[in-house]
Amino acid sequence: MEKNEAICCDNVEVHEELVKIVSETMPEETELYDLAELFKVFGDSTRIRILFVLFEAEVCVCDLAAALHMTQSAISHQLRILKQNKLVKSRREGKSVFYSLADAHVRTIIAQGREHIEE
Amino acid sequence: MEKNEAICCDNVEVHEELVKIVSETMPEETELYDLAELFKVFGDSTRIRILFVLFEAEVCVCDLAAALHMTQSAISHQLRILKQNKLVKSRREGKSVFYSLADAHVRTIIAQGREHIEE
DNA sequence: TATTCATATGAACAATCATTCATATGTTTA
DNA sequence: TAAACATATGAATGATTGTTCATATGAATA
Repeated sequence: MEKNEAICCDNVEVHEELVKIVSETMPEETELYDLAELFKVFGDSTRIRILFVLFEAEVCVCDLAAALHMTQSAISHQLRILKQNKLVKSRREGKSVFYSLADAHVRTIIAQGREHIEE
Repeated sequence: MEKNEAICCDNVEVHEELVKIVSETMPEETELYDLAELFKVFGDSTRIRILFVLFEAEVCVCDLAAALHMTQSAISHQLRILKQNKLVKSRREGKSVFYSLADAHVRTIIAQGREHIEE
């Protein structure tokens, strides 16, 4: 064993207590990963703007693109990510595809985020 | 004007209605950016794990590193990001620096996220 | 005051990601 | 069925980001 092997913070007692608590309360690795994935989806202003539009109405792709002044392709790529993560759902009507919010948690999460940044 | 200039979705009436609603309800550009920035912070499993530890106790950097099996440097970099975004606060005690949650919204946001991924 | 411990930080690198461009798929209509 | 429209998607690219490594700062102690 090396001389400088980590003992870290000296207080072995507190340390082991902590490790025990953490191992008991920390969610599974896959849940942590899924959680981070979910918040990553909220972590882009284009997707946030799409969600704000969908707070107001069910909207087709090209109207989303027009309302946000972005290309159809860019919007479509982001809608795919939102849908994969079950934040929005879609419905085809003729040539158009209409998107809407899939989940009430979306509003809550964004509302809490807004509260936070307003201190 | 080009032949194929976008009229998009044909229904000019609905389109203008939408643009009006969006311009009225969409937050400022800077708020959208700040919101995305905030959620970006939650969008990394290392930072999520740090927050879960801090749900249980006030912890110094090296115990965090030990509990999460990561280097002190990696943890310290992530703590800086968490602190910049006011999700954690810190307190120096001798050589150690103790971190704790800064804000009640953190728990709410993560709780909502967990509810969402559990469908 | 020199050493040791705890933490912070800059640079570098690999990985991830949002947008663009070109094109494909699916639907309606002439 | 051919053309036009709405949407989806693969590849490429520039930008962002998490970790590592080396080192700096700050505090206690011998």
